[in-house]
Amino acid sequence: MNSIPEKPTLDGIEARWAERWEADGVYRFDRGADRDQVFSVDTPPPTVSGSIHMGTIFGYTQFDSVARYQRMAGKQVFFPIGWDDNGLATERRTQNYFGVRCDPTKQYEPDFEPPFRGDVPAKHHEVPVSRPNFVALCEELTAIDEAVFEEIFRRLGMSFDWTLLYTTIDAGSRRTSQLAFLRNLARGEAYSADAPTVWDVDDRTAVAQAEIEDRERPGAYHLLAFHGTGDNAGDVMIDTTRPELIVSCVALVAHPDDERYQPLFGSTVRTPLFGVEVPVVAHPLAQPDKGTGIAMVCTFGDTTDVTWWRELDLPTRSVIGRDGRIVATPPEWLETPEALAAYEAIAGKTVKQAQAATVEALTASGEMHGDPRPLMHPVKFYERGSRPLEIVTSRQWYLRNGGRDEDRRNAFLARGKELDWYPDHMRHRYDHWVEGLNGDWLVSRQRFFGVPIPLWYPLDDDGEPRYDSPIVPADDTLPIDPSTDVPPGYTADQRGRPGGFAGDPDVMDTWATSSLTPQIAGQWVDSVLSGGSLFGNVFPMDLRPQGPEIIRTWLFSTVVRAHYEHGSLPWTSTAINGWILDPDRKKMSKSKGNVVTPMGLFEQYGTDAVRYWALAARPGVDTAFSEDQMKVGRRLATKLLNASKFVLSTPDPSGGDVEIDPVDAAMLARLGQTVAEATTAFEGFDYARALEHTESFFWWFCDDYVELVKQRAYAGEAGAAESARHALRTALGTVQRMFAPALPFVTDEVWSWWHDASVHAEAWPAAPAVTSELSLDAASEVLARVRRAKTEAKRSQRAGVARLVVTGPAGWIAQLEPCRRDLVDALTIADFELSAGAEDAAVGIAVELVPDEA
RNA sequence: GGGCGCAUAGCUCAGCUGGUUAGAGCACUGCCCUUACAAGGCAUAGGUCGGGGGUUCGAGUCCCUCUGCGCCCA
Repeated sequence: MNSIPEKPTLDGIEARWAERWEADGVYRFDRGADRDQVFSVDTPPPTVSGSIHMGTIFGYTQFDSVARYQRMAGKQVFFPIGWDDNGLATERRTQNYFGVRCDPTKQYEPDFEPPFRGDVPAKHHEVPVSRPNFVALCEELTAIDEAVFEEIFRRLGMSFDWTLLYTTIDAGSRRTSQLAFLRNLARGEAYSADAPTVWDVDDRTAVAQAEIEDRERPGAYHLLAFHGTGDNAGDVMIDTTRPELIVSCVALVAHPDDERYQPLFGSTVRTPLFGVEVPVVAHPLAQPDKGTGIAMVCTFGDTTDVTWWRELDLPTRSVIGRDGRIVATPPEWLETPEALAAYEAIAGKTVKQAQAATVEALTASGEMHGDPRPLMHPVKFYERGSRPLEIVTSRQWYLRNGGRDEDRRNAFLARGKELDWYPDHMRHRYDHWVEGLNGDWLVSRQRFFGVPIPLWYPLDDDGEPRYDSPIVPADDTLPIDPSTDVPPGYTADQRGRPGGFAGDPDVMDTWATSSLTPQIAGQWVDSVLSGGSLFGNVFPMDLRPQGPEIIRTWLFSTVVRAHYEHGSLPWTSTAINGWILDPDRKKMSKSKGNVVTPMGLFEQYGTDAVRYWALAARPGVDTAFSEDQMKVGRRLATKLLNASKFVLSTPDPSGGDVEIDPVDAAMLARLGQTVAEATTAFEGFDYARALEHTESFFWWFCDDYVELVKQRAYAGEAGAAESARHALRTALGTVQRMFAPALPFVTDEVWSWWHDASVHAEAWPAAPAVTSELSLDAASEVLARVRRAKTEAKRSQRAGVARLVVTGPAGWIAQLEPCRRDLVDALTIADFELSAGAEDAAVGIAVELVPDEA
C-alpha cells in the first residue's frame, strides 16, 4: 500500500502526472492490436496560431474523455495529434514576426538573418527574401508555437500518443499529400483549367468557395445610360454598384419574362464612356425587382457574371490585374480616341480609385442620371481578407467535389448519410453545403509555405508550358519540390528553356493536405509503397471529433479524399462540439476581444476543474464560458481527495468472505446502476451524462452512505465492520475509475494511494455483482430531516438526539429497519422508535434533541 | 429570403421513447470550525416549463402557429 498524504492537495499534480504518463507510455498505441480491438480517433490538428482558443480546450477535452473511456473499456486507442502549420496563416505571422516578405524571384541566401524576431516596428518595410529562406523562417516560427501548444495540451491532460506527432508541412505529410494528389490526377479527379477564379488581391492568391464569406458593406447604385443602336435609338437605363467595370461590360441582361425589355432582346447597345457595342440578352438569374431590372454583365464583377458569361457564351474583357488594379495597357476592344481617353483616366488605379474617376467622367458626360444612391449590400471577402475579392482568369488546379457534377454530388450526399453524426442534426450542415456547391474544389494556391503541386510541365519551342501533359514524378521519389527538383529525363540547366521544363509554381490549399489526416497519421503511404500494416489496423477510423465551423471545409474535404482513394468513409462517426459563448451569450472570438487564455485558468482552478466545465456541457450544445462551473469542478476534485483519504483511512478489510450487510448491499446495487448508466452514456459518446451520473452518485455516497457507515467501519462488530470496509473500498475504487476519463489528474493521484499502476491503464469498472431489494431513500430522508432539525435548533450536527420517532407507511418503515443501527450511530440517537402505519399514512419524523449544555 | 438549433428557478443547464406533488448546480438566505473535507459541510427558499391553439384519459415532452435569440447558407 502506498502512502496517503497528511493534507491532500491539487496543487502541482498536473506536472507530476503528465510526466509520469509520458515516462510510462500509458497512452502509447500498440501496433500489434487487431482492428477490432482498436478505437481510432482522427484528431483535427489545430492551426498553430500563437494562442489557443477556449473553444479548442472545450472540444478537445470532450473527446479526450471519450478516448479515455474507450481505453479503459479495453480498446487499443489510436489517438494521434498533429499541428496544422502550412498555409497562409503561418505566412502572415512569419511576415509580421520577422519583418520579411517572400519574393520568389530572389536568390537563396544561406546565411540569411531576419531583421527582427518579434517586435517589428510599425514603420518597418518588409524585407524581400527568397522562397527557401522564407520557408525556413516559417518553420522556425511554427516550431516555437508548436512547443507552446504541446505544453498546453499536455497540461490539459490530453491522452495523445505523442510518438505519433505530425505536422501538415513535414515530409510525411508532403509525401502523403502529393501521392494522393497524383493518384487523383491519374484517376481524373484532379484537373487544371484556365478559368475565372475568385482572387484575393492582397494575398495574391486564388481562394476556394469554402473560404469566402459575405460581409455587409456600403455601396451605391449608379443609374447609367446605355445607348440604343439602329432602330432602338433610345437610352437604356441600368443600375450598377460597380461603374468602374463599364469597360469590362460584355452584355446587358434582363429576365426573359420581363415585358419591359422584351423588345430589346436581340438588339445591341453602346456602353457609356467607351462606346463598346454589347448585346441585350435574357437570362432567368436577372432580377426584375432589382434596380431597373436590367443589369450589365462584366467580366467579372461577381460570381453571377461568371454564370452569365459561361451560360450565354459571352466574350472575356478583363481589366482587373492580380494586384487589384486596372491594367495599365488599354485593351484592344477599345477603338475610339474617346474610349482610349476614358481608359486613361482609370488605368493603373485601384478599383476604388477607378470608381471615383469613372463617376467623375460619367457626370461630365451626362451619362449618369442623378447622384449615386447609397445602399448596404453583401460583398464577398476572403475570410481572412480585408479587401473585397475580385474575379480574375488564371490557371488553377481543381479537385472534383460534386459542385459541377450531379453524380458525384449524390455520391457525397450518400456518404454524409452513411456517417453517424453526434448530435444527429449536425448532418444538415453537411447536406446543405454539398447541395449548395457551385464549382469544383480549387486546390492550388499562389503561395509559398505549403505542399508543392508535384508536377513539371514540358516547355514547347516557344518556351510555353504544355499544361495538358504534365511530367509526373515517381511515387517513391516523393516528396518533391518542382522548383528545385529536376524531372526525370531532364537536366537542371533545361529549367525554363524552350524545349526544357518548368516546375508548377503553386502550392496546395492547406485543406488539400489536412483532408488527409487519417492517411497521414495512419501512415497510408507506407501501406501503398512498402506494405506497411498500420493503416489497415486503424482505417476507417472510428471517430472524428471536431467543431461545427469546419464541417463544410475539413470534414467534407476529408470525406472527398477517402471516397476517391479508399471508396469508403474516412470514419464511421463524427462528434461535433458546440461553440463557446462568453457570459453574455456572444460567440467568443479574437476580434471581439473577449478571449480567455487557458493557462491562467489551469493555474487558478486546476486542470481537472477546467475539464469539468467542458465536460458538463452536453455534446454539440453551445455553452457559456463559466468560471463558476470551474469552481464546482475544483470542489469535486477536492472532495475526491478527501473522500478517498477518509475511505482509505478506515481499517483495511481482511481477506476472506464476509456476509454483506443489507445497507452495504443497497449502496452497491445503486453503484451498479450508476456504472450501467455511465457505460451506456459513454458508448454513445455522451461524456456529459456519464459524468453527471457518476457525480450524483458520488455526492450521495459521501453525504449519506459514508455518514451512515463510518462508525460501523471503524468500530463495528467484526462481520458488520468488514462488510462496510469492503463496500467502502469497492465503491471508492469504482468511482475513482469512473471519474478517470473526466478528471485524469486527481483520479490518478488518489488511485496511486492504494495502487501501483496508473488508473488510466485500469479496466473500466464492471457493476458490482450485488442485488438488493432495499432502497436507502428512506434513510436519506431521515438523515435530512434530523439535520434540518438540528439546523433549525441552531445546534451542531454533532448534537445528540434524545428521541426520534418515525412514523409512515409500513412498506416505507420496513426500508428503515435494516438501517436502524447505522442511523443510531450516524445521528447519535438515544431512543429510536419506528412506527408502521397504513399504506396511505403520512411520513412523520419527530426529533427531540438532547438539551444544549452550553 | 432559406435551413438548423435554442427558449424550463435570479444565472447556467438536466428532463431519453408523453404518465405520480417539474430536477441539479451556482448565486441568495440560514445553521454548523461534526477527528475526510471551513477557498468546506448541511439545510431552507425559489418555477403560470416564451405566447396562443390543437391531439390525448393525461403535454415541459407530440403537432400547428406566433415572438425572441444564436449559427449556417443565399
